[in-house]
Amino acid sequence: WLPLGYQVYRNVENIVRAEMDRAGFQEVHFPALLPREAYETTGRWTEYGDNIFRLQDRKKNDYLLGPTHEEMFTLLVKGEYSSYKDLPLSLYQIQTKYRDEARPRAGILRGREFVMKDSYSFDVDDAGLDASYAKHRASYIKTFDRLGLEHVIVSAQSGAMGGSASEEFLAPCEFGEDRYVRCTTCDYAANVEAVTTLAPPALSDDGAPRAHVENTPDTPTIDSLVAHANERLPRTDRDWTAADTLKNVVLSVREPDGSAYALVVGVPGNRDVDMKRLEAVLFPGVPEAMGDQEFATHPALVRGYIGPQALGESSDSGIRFLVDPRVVEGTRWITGANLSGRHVFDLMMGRDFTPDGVIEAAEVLAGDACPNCGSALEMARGIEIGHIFQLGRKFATALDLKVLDENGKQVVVTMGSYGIGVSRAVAAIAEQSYDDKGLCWPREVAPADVHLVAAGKDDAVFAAAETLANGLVSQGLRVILDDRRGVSPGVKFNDSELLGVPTIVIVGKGLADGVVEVKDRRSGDRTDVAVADAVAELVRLCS
RNA sequence: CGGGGUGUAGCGCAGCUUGGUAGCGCGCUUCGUUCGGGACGAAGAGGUCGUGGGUUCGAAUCCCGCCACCCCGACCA
Repeated sequence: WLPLGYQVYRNVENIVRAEMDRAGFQEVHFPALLPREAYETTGRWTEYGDNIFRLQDRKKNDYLLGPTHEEMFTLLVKGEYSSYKDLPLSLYQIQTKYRDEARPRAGILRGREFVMKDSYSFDVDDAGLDASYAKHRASYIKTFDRLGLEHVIVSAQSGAMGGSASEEFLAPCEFGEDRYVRCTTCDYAANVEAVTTLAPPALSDDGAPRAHVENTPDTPTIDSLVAHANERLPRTDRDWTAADTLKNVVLSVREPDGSAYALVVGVPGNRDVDMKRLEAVLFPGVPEAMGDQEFATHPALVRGYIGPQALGESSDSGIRFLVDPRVVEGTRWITGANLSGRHVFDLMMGRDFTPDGVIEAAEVLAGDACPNCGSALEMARGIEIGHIFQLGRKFATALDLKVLDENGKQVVVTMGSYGIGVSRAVAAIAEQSYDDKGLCWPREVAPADVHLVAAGKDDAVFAAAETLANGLVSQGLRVILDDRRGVSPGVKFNDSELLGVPTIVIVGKGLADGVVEVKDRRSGDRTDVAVADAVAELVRLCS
C-alpha cells in the first residue's frame, strides 16, 4: 500500500469499524498465527484443504495462518460466557487473513493475504440467530452505502462454512468474478451457484410412443446428433433441437476421506454442466471429469453414446445417475443407446428410466425462469464484497460451546458468521467509480477532501495556495497541495484528475480577480469562488 | 493442478527467427527558454539481458534445468 492508497484503505476500514460499533458489536483482535488444535477439532484442518497456509515452529508443532476465525471466536465465547443472559452477542475483528488461493489475481482484488472484517454472532435459539443475522444484514447495507458501493444481495451457497442461510453482497462490475442472476420483475437475485431451477410439471404418458433405437452413426456430439436427427428422422411439427436431447456427463467425485465414486449427470443437451454449481452442490466432494483410464474400467459406458438405461445405483453398472430438475416424469428424450453409433428416441423419464435423484448442475442461462415468479432472469457479474452465513450449531457442537438457559439446562449456542472484504472493497470502489480521466473516489473514502493546484509561476500564486491550504487544514479538511514549481499547469490538472480527489481547487490566473476555481471531479462542473469566501465555501462543500 | 504467455535501464517495450559494438519511448540529472490542459533545445546519468548449467573462438540470441510474474479454467472476502 502506497501513501494515498493506504489512506483510502484506512478510510474504508474506519467506516466499516464505525458501522460495526454503531450496530452494537464489539471489536476484538486475534493473532493470525494459530495453533492447529481447534481447527483439527472442527475438521477444517483437513476439510479446508490446500487453501490453508500451514507451518511449523522450531519444536515442529503445527500452526496455520488463519483463513477465517470461527473456531477461535467460538472458543473465546466458551471461555468467557456461560449464561443465556450474556446473549445475544456479536463480536468482530478487522484482520489480515491468509488463504493459499489456487489462483490469486488482479492485485488487491484477490490476494493470498487480504484484510477482512469478520464478525460472529452467538444466540441461544434460532429466532435469536435470525435476529442477529438480520441486524448484520442491515448493518452491511448501511456500510456499503456509506462506502459509495452499489451492491446487490444474492442468495448464495454456504460452501466450506456449512450452515443453512447464506447471502452474498456483490458489487456489480463487468470484471467481477461472480456471476449472478436477477429477476426482471420480482426481487429474486442469486449467485448462479445457488439458482434453483423451476421444474416443469410432470407429463402424463398417455399415448406416448414407445422408445425406439435408431442408427445414428458418427454422432458423438450433441450438434452432430441434432443435425442427423433432422435429416434422417425429421419431426412433422418442428425441428429437433439440442434441448430434445439428454446429455450424460461422466464425472469422478473425490470425497474428503480420499475415496472416489463415479457419477453421471444428465442435463438437457442445450446446456453444459456448470462446474461451479456442481462443486457447490457436491461439497465437500470434489468433482472432476473422469479420466480415460478410469473411464475404461466402466464397460457400461460407451463414449459418446451413454444412455440412462445402463445407469443408476440399481442397474447392473451401479453408477450413480442424477438428472437436471427439468428432466421430469413423462418427458421424452433422445439419448445414447449404450451402443456405438446408436441413439434411442422417445426414452421416457419414469417409464423407461429412473435416475437416483435430481441435481442442480446445468449452466444457468439468461432468460431462464425465475424460481419465484417465472419471469425471465437476467445475468450479470459482480465482485463479492460481503458474505453472511447462518452457521447454526456446527462449530458450537464441535467445540462444545453451551450456555445455561432460563431453565438451568445446557443448550448449544447457535452462531452466524459475517465477512466484509475490506482491502477488496477498495478495489471494488475503484472499479465502480473511475472514468476516462482516472480515479474518482467517493468523498467518504477519498485520500483527501481537496486537491489544491497552484497553477502559475508567480510567487503570489504559491503563497495564496499555501494560505488557502492552511486555512482548510485548520478547519479540519484533508488537503493535497500541488506546489511543484516548474511543472506546467496541464501536468498538474491531469494529475489531479488521475488521483480522483472529489474537489479540485485551482489557484492561478483567477487570483488577479480575487477568485479561485472550484471543480467537481466527478461532474467536471467549475465555479469561481472569491478568495475571501473560499475556506467557508469548501468546508460547506466537503461536509 | 490443467492450458497459454512473459522476464532486456525506474516504467513501457524492440532486439532473439539468421550468435559478433545492448537500443527506442517515457521518466530522471544539469543549464537555458517556456508556464491554464500531459512544453522545447542542448548536454548527461542509468542495464550481472530472471537464474544455474551446456554448446561455441564468441550467447540477450541456440540447448537443458530452475525461479518469478501475468492471463484463462476449478477455489474464495
